Amino acid sequence: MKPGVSPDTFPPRSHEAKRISVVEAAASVFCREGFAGANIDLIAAEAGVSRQTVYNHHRDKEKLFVAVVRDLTERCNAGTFATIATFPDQPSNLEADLIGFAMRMNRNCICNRDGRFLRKLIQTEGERYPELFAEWREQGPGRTWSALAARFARLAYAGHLLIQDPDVAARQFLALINAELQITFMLGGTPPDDEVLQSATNGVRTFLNAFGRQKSASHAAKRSALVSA
Amino acid sequence: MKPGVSPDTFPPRSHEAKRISVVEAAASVFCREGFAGANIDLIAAEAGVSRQTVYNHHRDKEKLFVAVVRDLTERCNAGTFATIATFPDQPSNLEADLIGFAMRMNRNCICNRDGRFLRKLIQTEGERYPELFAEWREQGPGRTWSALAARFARLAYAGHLLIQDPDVAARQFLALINAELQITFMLGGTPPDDEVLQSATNGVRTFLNAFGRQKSASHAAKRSALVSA
DNA sequence: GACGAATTAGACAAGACTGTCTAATTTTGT
DNA sequence: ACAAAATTAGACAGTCTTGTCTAATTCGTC
Repeated sequence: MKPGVSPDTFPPRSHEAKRISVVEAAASVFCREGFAGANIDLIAAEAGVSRQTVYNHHRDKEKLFVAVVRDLTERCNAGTFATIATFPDQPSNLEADLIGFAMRMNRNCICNRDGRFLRKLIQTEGERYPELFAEWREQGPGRTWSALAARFARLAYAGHLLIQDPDVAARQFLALINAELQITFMLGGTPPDDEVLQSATNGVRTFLNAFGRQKSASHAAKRSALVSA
Repeated sequence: MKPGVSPDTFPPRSHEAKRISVVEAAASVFCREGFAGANIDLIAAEAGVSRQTVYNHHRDKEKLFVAVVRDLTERCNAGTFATIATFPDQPSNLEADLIGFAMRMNRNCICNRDGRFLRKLIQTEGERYPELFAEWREQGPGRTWSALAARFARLAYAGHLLIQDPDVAARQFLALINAELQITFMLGGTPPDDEVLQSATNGVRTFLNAFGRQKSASHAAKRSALVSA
C-alpha cells in the first residue's frame, strides 16, 4: 500500500475517536452476530481501523465485549434518568402528559439504538457473564424502577392517582405502554412511530382506568360507541 | 416404525428416538451458545449419538436449526391453544379464575422449557431467518392473540368486563401478568413459583381495575389501608 | 442365525478465526 | 521540524469447526 493521501475518511481521527469507533462498531457486530459469531476483522473494518488497533485498545475479544456492555449500560442509564426527570409531576392534562412521557421513554430509552443493542446483548449473552449483567441489573432496572415509582407515588400523594404499591404500578406502566410492541422487540426491530404512539396511548388509557380517580372519559365514550355498534 | 417394546432407558434407542434426542440436545445447545457458537460435536455428545448420526438425520447445521425452531414452535402453539381452552368463560369468581388462568399461561406457555427456548432463539437468531420467524409470528402470536381476544370479548358480552377493543385488552392482559418477570425473562432464567403468582395476581387485579365493571374489592381495601397508614 | 440398514469412531481436507509479531508509515506533542 | 507514540498491512502459528469419507460394529427384522 502506498498511501500518499489517506483514501479513508476525510481527516484522520484521533486516538480517542478510534476507541469510540471500535466500541460502536463492536456493539453493532456483537448484536448482529452474537459473541461467538462476531469477527474481529469485521469489527475493525466497520470501525475503519486495522485489526491491530482493536487489540491495542482492548486486549482481547472478551475485554472488548465487556467494554461494549459497560458503555451501553452507562449511556442507557443516563438517558433513562434524564427522561424520568421529565415526568409530569404537575400534570395539566394527566392522560396527555403521561402519553407524552411514555413516548419519551420509548423513544429515548427503549427503541433507540442503545436500548435495542443493550437489550439484545443481555438476552443473548446474559447467561455467559452473570456478574457483568448483575451489575447492569442493579444500576439499571433496579434504580430506574425505584425512581419511576417515586414519581408515581408523588402523583398519588397529590391526589391524581389511586395507587396501592408504587413499585408495582411503575412496572405495570412500563409493561402497558410497550404491550403492543413485544413482537417487534423480540425480533430486534424498531417499531414505526405510529405504532409506538398507539401502544403508548392504549397503555396509558388502561393505566388510568386502573389507577385514575375515575375511568377516563375516552373509555366511557368508546364504551357507549361499542354499545351502539 | 412400530415400537412394540420401547427400551427408553440406557439400552439402545430406536431411530426415531435418536432423531428426537438430537433435536432436543440441539435446542439446548443452540439456546446456550447461539447458532454460531453451537458445536455439532457437543450436540452429538449431549444427545448421546455420534456426529455422523446428526448429519444423517439433518443434512447440515442450518437444517438442524430450522428443525429445532419448527419443533419448538409446534409444541408451544399446541400448549398455548390447550391452555387458552381453559379460559374461564363462566367465571364464578372472576379475579380468582383469571389469576388461575394467568398462572396456567405462565407455567405452560411462557416459563416452561419450550417457551423459554423458543423465545431465546427468536431473540438471538430472529434477524437471521426472517421467513422462518415470520411463519412463527403468524402461526403463534397472531392466532394466539386472536383466540384470547375472542375469549375476552365473550366475557365482555356476558357483562363481566367493559372492553372497547378485545385485541388490545388481550395483549395488555399478557403484558400485565408478566410485568414483574421481565428481567428474569431477559436473562433467560425461570422465575420461582411465588414470583409468578405475585406477578399474575398483581396483573389480574390491575386488569380488573381497568376493565372490570367496578374497581375490585381488594383494591378498595388496600386503598383505605393506604389512607389509614 | 442372517441380511440390510443404521450407527459408530476416527481420520481427514478445507476453511475460518484469534491473537502475535514485524516492518513501514503516519500522527501527535513539543 | 523532530522524536515518540500510534497505526497500518500483512504474515503467521495454533486452534477450532464443518462436513465428508471409510471401515468396523450394532440393530431391526425376517
